[in-house]
Amino acid sequence: MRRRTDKRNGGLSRIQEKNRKRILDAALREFSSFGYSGATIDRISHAAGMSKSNLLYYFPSKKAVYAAVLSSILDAWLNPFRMLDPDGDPAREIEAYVREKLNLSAKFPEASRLFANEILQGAPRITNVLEHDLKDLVAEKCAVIKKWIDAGKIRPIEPVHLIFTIWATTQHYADFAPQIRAVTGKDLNDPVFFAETERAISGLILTGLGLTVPDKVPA
Amino acid sequence: MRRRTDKRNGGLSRIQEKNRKRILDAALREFSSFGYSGATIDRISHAAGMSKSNLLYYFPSKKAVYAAVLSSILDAWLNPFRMLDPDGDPAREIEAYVREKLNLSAKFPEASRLFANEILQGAPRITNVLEHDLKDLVAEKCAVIKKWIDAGKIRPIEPVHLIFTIWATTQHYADFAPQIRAVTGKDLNDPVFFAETERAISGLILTGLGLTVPDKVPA
DNA sequence: CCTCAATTTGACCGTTTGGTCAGCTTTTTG
DNA sequence: CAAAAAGCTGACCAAACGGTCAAATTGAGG
Repeated sequence: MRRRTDKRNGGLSRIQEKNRKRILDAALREFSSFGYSGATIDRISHAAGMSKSNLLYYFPSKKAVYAAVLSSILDAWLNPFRMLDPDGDPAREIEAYVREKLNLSAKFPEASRLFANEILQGAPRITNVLEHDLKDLVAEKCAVIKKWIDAGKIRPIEPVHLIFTIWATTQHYADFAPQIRAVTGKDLNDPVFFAETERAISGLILTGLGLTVPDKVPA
Repeated sequence: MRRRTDKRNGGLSRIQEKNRKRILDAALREFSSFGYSGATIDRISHAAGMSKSNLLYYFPSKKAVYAAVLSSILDAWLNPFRMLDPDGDPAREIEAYVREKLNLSAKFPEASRLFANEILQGAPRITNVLEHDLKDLVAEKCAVIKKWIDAGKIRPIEPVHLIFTIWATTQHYADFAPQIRAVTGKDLNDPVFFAETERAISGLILTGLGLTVPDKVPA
């Protein structure tokens, strides 16, 4: 027989695993909609289909729930950036990165908004991550971009600003979706609008770097 | 003698004028730091140098304070966009707009964060403004950009995405300042970093539009 | 100085919210 | 099946917060 606290599954029983996941799902929606202060563990618990007391059986406090949600999305958020390949073709690499980042904005807008909210409030809970993991990662990728510049493959630009520009533009379509909807009547869920957006951003950035947009399917 | 409630000054006495301003200043800092839900009228009143009761003598509710702050910054926020001149040189117009927008991010980051916060929460209080005033304004400026494209002055791009890109990149440096500080150790208050940022963004966008960066002082 | 309106405050109230606890129910296990 | 552990809940508590009110203080005009 499998024990409840079997070390497989990270020491969690099936019930624990299921309920923690439901809580984190509901908490992500709640925190991203109302911010940390505006969110209530009562609403989160009911959205997760349980009582407030039961939620506090799984997490010791509201802060703990928030921290768990935040850390659960941080990795996914940075992963596509890690995949930027130094040996790849700059145009293809950057285009792929923009598309992947825009894809995240379309599919996980709540995560994007939660992240934005955290930074807007001064990023009190993830300063360590930003100042170490992220800083190192950015430094590494800046070196890649600098290599491309030195090799004459792209126009000169301060690499860190290129990175910020890609982050800013792609995340903007998730974080400012209400404004974009008010102005255009559309959002990234619309496939046509998504394609149009991706073309515009990639086109502007690639052209701005002196590159041409690569064909979809290389010969 | 001047009456206290003289119609000059918008029907406000000197004391009222002074205190309302102090409240709005404090409220902007508070709301931009903690969001609407996280802010407390008690902290706002003390930051403004008065009791909570007295703040509520000037504004009937927390909502009213927030609405007043929001409307006080909306105009200033959109003004530089209005100044985009259809008859000007595209390169100069766009460069000037980017610089002005970046300037706002540097000088009034709290306003930028408050605005971002409002939209993140779904923009419940300014949907009307966005769907009418902003939408019309964007449509007007899109026409300008389209004219430039049709005249062959800039490369083709869906105008609305060019606008979004400029907003996203410039506001990013205010809204995500903690992240940028964590990675670079600098922010827009540093004149060197400001100039570097402006050069990078303008350069990327102008080049992306097939333009060259204009000289500072035209002959 | 006196009067009256404007201004200011501390005490107070009802609600919301994060969190605790004793005990009930379900599941696991010997 | 029986006992123990895990899972779950409603009742409850204390703190924080938005807002009210009566009373005190201040300032302007005669």
